[in-house]
Amino acid sequence: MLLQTQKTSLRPQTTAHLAQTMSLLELTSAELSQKIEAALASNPALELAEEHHCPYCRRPTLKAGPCPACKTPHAATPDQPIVFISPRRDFRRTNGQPDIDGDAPEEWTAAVEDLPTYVGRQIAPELNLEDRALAAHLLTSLDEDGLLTVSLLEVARYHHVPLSRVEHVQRLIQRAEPLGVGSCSPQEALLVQLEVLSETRTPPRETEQAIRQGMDALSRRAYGELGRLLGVSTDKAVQIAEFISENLNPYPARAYWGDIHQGAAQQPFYPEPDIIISRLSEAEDTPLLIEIVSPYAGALRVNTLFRQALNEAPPEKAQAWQHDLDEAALLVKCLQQRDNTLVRMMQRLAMLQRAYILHGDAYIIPLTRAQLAQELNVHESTISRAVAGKAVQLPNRKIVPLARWFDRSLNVRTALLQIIAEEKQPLSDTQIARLLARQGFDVARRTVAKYRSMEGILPARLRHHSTKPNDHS
DNA sequence: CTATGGCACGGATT
DNA sequence: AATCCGTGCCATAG
Repeated sequence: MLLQTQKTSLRPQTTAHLAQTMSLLELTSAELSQKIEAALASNPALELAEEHHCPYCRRPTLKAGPCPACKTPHAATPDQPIVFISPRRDFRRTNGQPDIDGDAPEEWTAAVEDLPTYVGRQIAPELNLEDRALAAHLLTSLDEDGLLTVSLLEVARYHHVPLSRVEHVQRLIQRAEPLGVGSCSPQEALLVQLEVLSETRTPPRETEQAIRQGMDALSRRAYGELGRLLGVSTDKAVQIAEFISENLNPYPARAYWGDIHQGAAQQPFYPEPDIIISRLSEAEDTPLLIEIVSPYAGALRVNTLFRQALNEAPPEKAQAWQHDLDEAALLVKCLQQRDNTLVRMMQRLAMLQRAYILHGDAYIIPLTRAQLAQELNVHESTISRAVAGKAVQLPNRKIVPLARWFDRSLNVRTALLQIIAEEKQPLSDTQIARLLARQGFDVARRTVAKYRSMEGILPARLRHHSTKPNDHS
């Protein structure tokens, strides 16, 4: 400890270095991008190196040649995710000055994108060059509800590709957020949403049939007719209709700015993922691919010409130039440090939370920032900063705050949701607590009540299960 | 008497 | 140092 204070007092640069590294660490990629652009504009000692693209996936890369993802796909093992830094978006030269005039940091993150860009970015990594053109075509043909205004056949013909190719791209788009976007009709959008929802929950059995055959009745709220169509009671039909209106959205883009999901405990919307996780294959033991978005990473460097010019600097400018040079070198170094920290953190995190990444909330293991810090031999506050405000895109395209990975109660809450979804009759909190304990979740009865209200579930007493004893199939 | 929600305390987290 | 979260205790409603 004492040694450290001595060191820092001896070398003021080190303290500056530390301070800046930490402040960079807590920035999201969007904020970082702003910051770097500002630095580029004001500091002549900084420059951007050549922009490279991976020859296979066309992503911007740090060096010429294939990107890490394309170069080493098969060297990776399930428990060794590939983690790499990607300059990705915002990778553009800023010759003109970026317009930053006293913007508050909050406004940076709120950067609004239009729907096509937003969706396009989510699916880009899975597209080859040819498919990109198709995706671009589809995405620019969306109406304000997020539905297609062109037919797939038209697009296929226009690009001279088989229809199946276009369908494949459309499918990717539909499964991106907002779910169901890029469908040809409200009906199709509902079906896609239902399909994805079924992966985590169990909707009423006849829901799909209702959407496929009963759209007309549904939209006219003719529940009796709907029931007859499906061969179920009117009650049941009403239930299905309720489920659909609560959980699905026929016009994907309308829910875009708000919140698609029900339930009180929803995080704010994170438009820009800082970290993108995808799987290399569909196999269960697929290695994970983790892309850390770090704008201008690898391209930002100290201008060597400037460094040389410093020697011949006019005396009155020398000091200012030296200052710029130091600052530039510092920034570059700190950025490397930041990337390095993020890589190490995500590598470890992905190993620990692999099941969660692949299979959803129920499999998350409770983990504290302190634990992770200890494993990585860094200070807890380092992890805290690295996690703060960051958003991660999971392989299933959901964008979640990184902080959720440290939610101690998420797995218990999903177990609770599961129990309530499957209950035959309303269970009291005490009973639920007992059931949870049997699954290894030792929580107090009072806590069950808290989680229940968090999820917006009514108390047992008021939970009328219209699933009456006998319903016909 | 049972099921729940409110309040407050202590420990963990940030 | 400030804040969040799980829990116990107690009052209230049914």
